[in-house]
Parts: sequence; structure tokens; C-alpha cells
Amino acid sequence: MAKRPTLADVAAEAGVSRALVSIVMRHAPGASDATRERVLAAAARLGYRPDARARLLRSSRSHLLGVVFALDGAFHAEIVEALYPAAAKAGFDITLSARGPRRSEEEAIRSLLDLNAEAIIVLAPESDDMELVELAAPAVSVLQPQYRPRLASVATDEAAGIGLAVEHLRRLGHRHIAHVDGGSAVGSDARAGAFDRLMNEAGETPAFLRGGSTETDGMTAAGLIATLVKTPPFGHPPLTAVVAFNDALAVGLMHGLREGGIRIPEDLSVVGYDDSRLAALAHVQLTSVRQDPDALAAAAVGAAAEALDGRHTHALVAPSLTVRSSTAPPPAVAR
Amino acid sequence: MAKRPTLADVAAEAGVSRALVSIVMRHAPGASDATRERVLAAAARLGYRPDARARLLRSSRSHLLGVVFALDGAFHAEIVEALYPAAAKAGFDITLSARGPRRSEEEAIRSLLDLNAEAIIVLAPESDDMELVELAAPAVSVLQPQYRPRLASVATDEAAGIGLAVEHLRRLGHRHIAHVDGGSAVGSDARAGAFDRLMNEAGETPAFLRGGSTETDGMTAAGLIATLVKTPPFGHPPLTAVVAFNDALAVGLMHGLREGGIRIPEDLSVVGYDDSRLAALAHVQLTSVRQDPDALAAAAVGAAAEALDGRHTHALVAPSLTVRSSTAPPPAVAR
DNA sequence: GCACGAGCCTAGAACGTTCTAGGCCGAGAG
DNA sequence: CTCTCGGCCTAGAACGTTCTAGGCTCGTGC
Repeated sequence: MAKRPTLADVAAEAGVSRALVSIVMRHAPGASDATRERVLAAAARLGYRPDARARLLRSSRSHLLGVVFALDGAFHAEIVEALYPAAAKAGFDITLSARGPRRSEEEAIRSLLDLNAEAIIVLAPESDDMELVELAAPAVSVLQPQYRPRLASVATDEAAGIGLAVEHLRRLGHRHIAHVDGGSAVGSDARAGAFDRLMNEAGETPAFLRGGSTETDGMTAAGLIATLVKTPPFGHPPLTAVVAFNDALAVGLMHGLREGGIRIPEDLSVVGYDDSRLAALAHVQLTSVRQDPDALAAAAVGAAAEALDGRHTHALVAPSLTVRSSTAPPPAVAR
Repeated sequence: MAKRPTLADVAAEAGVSRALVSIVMRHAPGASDATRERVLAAAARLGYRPDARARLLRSSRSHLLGVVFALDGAFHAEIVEALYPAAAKAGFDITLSARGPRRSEEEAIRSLLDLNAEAIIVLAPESDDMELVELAAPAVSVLQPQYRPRLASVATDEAAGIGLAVEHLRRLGHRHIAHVDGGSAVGSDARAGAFDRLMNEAGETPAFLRGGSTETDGMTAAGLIATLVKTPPFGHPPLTAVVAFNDALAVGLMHGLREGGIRIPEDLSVVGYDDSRLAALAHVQLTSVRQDPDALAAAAVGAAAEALDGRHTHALVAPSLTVRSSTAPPPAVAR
């Protein structure tokens, strides 16, 4: 394990000063093309790699973005993945810190602050830990809009997402669509509210069913829905489509409904939300609202950069719809 | 955003030297209890937090373990989660680096080396990138045994895992068990080999079926299995249980079989491998071999520490079995 | 012939910590 | 009384970078 070469080693090898090597390495102006080449050659010969710690320590700007994510967050993985190129493009490095059942958001944030992250991006912050961040570094809340002073946020446009789902179903010919809400889950109100507004605008009475955020919740809710499909209340037309709060709920729903003898999509169309791995499973094939990880990541990095300049933006990113085979025209298309 | 206080600030506040503050902060010997208390009070008053970068830069040992994981790795999340406490216990910090479709293992490893991680833990290394690590820092390969000089490894004892699955099925009364292998997936041979040995030891002829590592592979394999269950070849008893290479394969299998009119577990018992989130889904409830994330994490940290001292160990961790409702006694228990 | 600016380069300080070497002081041994 | 030793503490160097201030050399304009 030979010692790792430093700036000084490269400088000696190339016969120049350390400062000049530093200039070349940072692609900063102030070196001729000839020496630049010579220094780079020397660096390559020695296998030199700049030491991130020292670099971070000295430069006032660390160019480091801290990212807090949940290991079990359905959609977090995709955003994290998208954050790397987005950050690189903006000249930032990324350092990750996971939260989970055994590691609190606060711990995760603390460790990032210790590394002197310039700004902190928190995916779906769960609590008031954001206060902690506000003290030490500008922060961006992703996926879950929070409005606080000194806090930027980036989220999917829920109204547009629900809108996509409803429009897709209407185009297929559905006229009686219900929303199975997220119960007390965070974000449930935003989606339910969007559904409410959409229905009202179309002059229809919105139909809501109590759901939840887990597969089990979906299986529970399936009973009532099966009834509404098979034997609708007097004077009511049968339900032909539902928009679920999220994919897990939708999957539970589908399973419960099929056990109850309802065919999907022949008897009932189901739309999920998140387009998670769950939705893409070969035996699930759930039509789902897709939040755009690349757009969210780019917006998050952008918001972080803005926040560093003291501007706290609140961005909404447009979702799209991934159509799979859980949706189809209703049993008898009304004319 | 007032400047963050430094050692010097605390020293001034407490009326001592920087070195002494450092001693107190590190809980190092060489300070009286009285001053220790005084310094800590001053630090608390100023809200001092040590700067990890400077600390890392100066101390020869960085006490930093780099962890490379895959964002979509079925089981990685649980191990990462378990690594935090395991590392803390051994006096290490953890820094994460993700790999994924758009970020190669090599990039992930490089960024960790830039931060001067003392040792690198790679979850399920995919390729020869390990050579890269070997140059710069001791490495531990987790989940996927690799035997190279200068490389430690920690993995689940595949033979024991398959053994648990088979024993569970035998106890239920199954006598005709097949293994649906992982095709060309990494690790397939280890599990298939273990099954082979196990069957031979019991004096039975092992039955193998070609599978794969995805749900789709499972759905494909389901056709043949359905035949073996319903109309076994002349002279052969019907198949009553299968052990699948992994959970995804098992889930595809179950779905395909049910579509083919086979009831699970009444007609056929299915055992998966990994005990991933997939297996725990409410509508799946797959009995599965559970790799122990805590034990793997602890072993990985241990191996990293050993590797720092030049000893490269190869540890096997015993798995357990999570019994759910995809397994039951065979249709007619043979006496 | 001289002043000046631009381009290239360097010396040395600085970042916030830890480490090394050593100083001071009081107590106990001789 | 002197010597030594251990406990507490400090000054200053060190880690590997980046930043600041400035130096040298050349070409150009007067």
C-alpha cells in the first residue's frame, strides 16, 4: 500500500510548483497549454487523485450536496440515481446519508452537516427535523411540499398527476370514477383535493373511498368496492374505475377484488400512483402516475443552488402516466 | 448563517489551548475532569461540532468505511441499514456511494477512495472493478463470494440456506422436491450445487428445472412445473414442492402456476430465497430463506477491520427461514 | 528607453483538526 | 535538598489542498 501521491509529488515530477498543479487540476485559468499537458502527464504517471478532504477543507465552497433518503422509500432510489448526474452537471458532488427504522432523519442530517455539505436535500422529510437543517445549511425538501422560511421544496404536481389519471380513464369511456384515498398518509389530502376539484369542474359529484397507504389497506377496501361494482346502490350507476392513492394500495385493491370475483381490467379499471417497482411487476401491470425522477432531481439541485444564493424556490414537476394493463374501457361504454 | 465555531473559538471561550480542546473532544486521556467539564460547557455554549473534513485530513486513520450498494438491490437496503450501528460499534463512520444503471461500480468506488475511506465494503460486486479497490484500499466483498488476493468476503452460507428450505419441506411431508435454478444468474451454481449435494446425501435423485432470476422467468417456468404436478411422467410421482433460486422467480412461478389452475400451497409448496420485500407482500406471503442483515453487516465490518491489519478473511453467515403461507403439507402425505 | 499590462508562474499563508515534543508543577524517593 | 516521575497542559508542526499576493518576462505604445 504505497502512499498516495499528493500535489507536491506531482509538482516535483513535473518540475513546477504545487500551486500550478492545483490550477491545472481545477481547470482554472492561469497555466499555458504546454505546462498544462506536462502536469497532467505527470499526474497520470503517478496515478494522482486529488484528496477530497483537503480540497473540501480549504475551499470555502465545498461543492458538496448532502442527500438524505429512506432505504425503503419506494421512489427514492430512482431519484438518488438521477441526482448524481444532475449534481455533476451543476458542479456539485453528492454524499448520501440513509435514514431508516434504525437511523433517524436527524442522525442522517447531522452526519451530512459534519461533512460540511453546502446544502441538504431531503427526500420526503418526515418531521420537524428540517428545523435542524435550517440552522446550519440551506435545505431542499423533495417529494413532500413543506412551507417554511428558508426551506426550498420540489414536488410533483399532484393535481396534474390525478388529472392525467382521470383523463386517461375518461378517454377510455369511464364515467363513474372513484378515488381511494390515502387515509392519514402524508400527501393524501393533496391528491384527494385534486380529485375533488377535478370532479367539481366537470360538474360531477366526486366519489371518495377510505383507503390507506399499504397493500393491506387495499385488501380491506376491496370489499366495499366489489359491492359498488356488482350491486351499486339504488339509483347509482355501477363504478367502473378507481384511482388509488398509491401503488401499494392499488395492488392490495386488485388482489382483493380479484379474490372477490371482479376481473381487472374487464370489470373495473385501476390506476395507481408512483409507478414504483411494484406497479411494473409482471403479474401486476398496473397503470400508474409516474413522477419524473430526472426532472425532480434536476429541480432539486437547481433549488439547492438557488437556496445557496438565498432564494428559496418551490418547484412543481409535471408527472406522466405509464399505461399498463390494469385499465381498459368500461364493461358497457355509455354513449 | 454565522460562521461555524472552530476548536480555536472553543479554546478561547474556555481559556485553554486548542490541543486541549481536541483532547477533550476525542475523549482522549490527558485532561483533568474539571477542565474537561469546562471545555465541554464552552463547546456546548458555542454549538461547536468538530469538522469531519479537517479531522479526516489530519488523522492518519480516517475511521471511514466506504460502502458501495445498488439502489435496486433487493436486499441491500437492509444491509446498509444494519451497517450503520455495526460500524459505529467498531468506531467507524460510514459513507455511502450508490451504483445503478447510470452510475457504475467503478465511479462509486472512485468517489469513496477520493474521500479516503480506509476500507471499502462492496455489496454484491458485479465485476472486476474490485481490482481497482485492491490497489488503493482493503476491500470486503459482501453477498457474493469472490476469491482474490487482498480481498475479504462475507456471504451467506448457501448450502445452509438451501438446507433449511429442504428440511422445512421434508418436515411438512414432502418427498418430491425440485429446484428451479437461477439460470445464468450469479450465485445460481452455488445454490443449485448445494441442492444437488443435499439430495445425493439423502439418496434421492435431485430434480432440476431451468429458471432464471426474474419474475418473467418464473412465469415461463410455470408451464413445465404445472405439467409435472398434474400429469407426472410415467413412473414418476407428482411433484409437490419447489425451491426457487430467488423470490422474484418464486413470485413469477406462483402467478403462472395459479393461472394454470394449480393451488398454492394446497397442490404445490413454493419456497423463495432472499426474503425480500416481494416475499412479504400481503398477496404473496412467500416462505423464503432469510439472509441475516445484522449478522452480514457485523461480519462485513469485522472483515474490514481485519483487512486493515492485513488479514483477509472469508466469512459465512448462517441464514434462517421465514415461513409464510406458500408452503403446506403435500396433497396426500405419503406414509 | 521606459512604463505598462498581460500571461504565466511561485512562495507562503490559510483551512480546522491531530500529533509530537516538551514545559511546568507537585509529590515521593534517595 | 535534589532527582525523577507522572499528570496536566501548551506551542507549533503537520495533513493536502486552495487562495492571496506578488514576481518575472515579454510585447506594445509612447
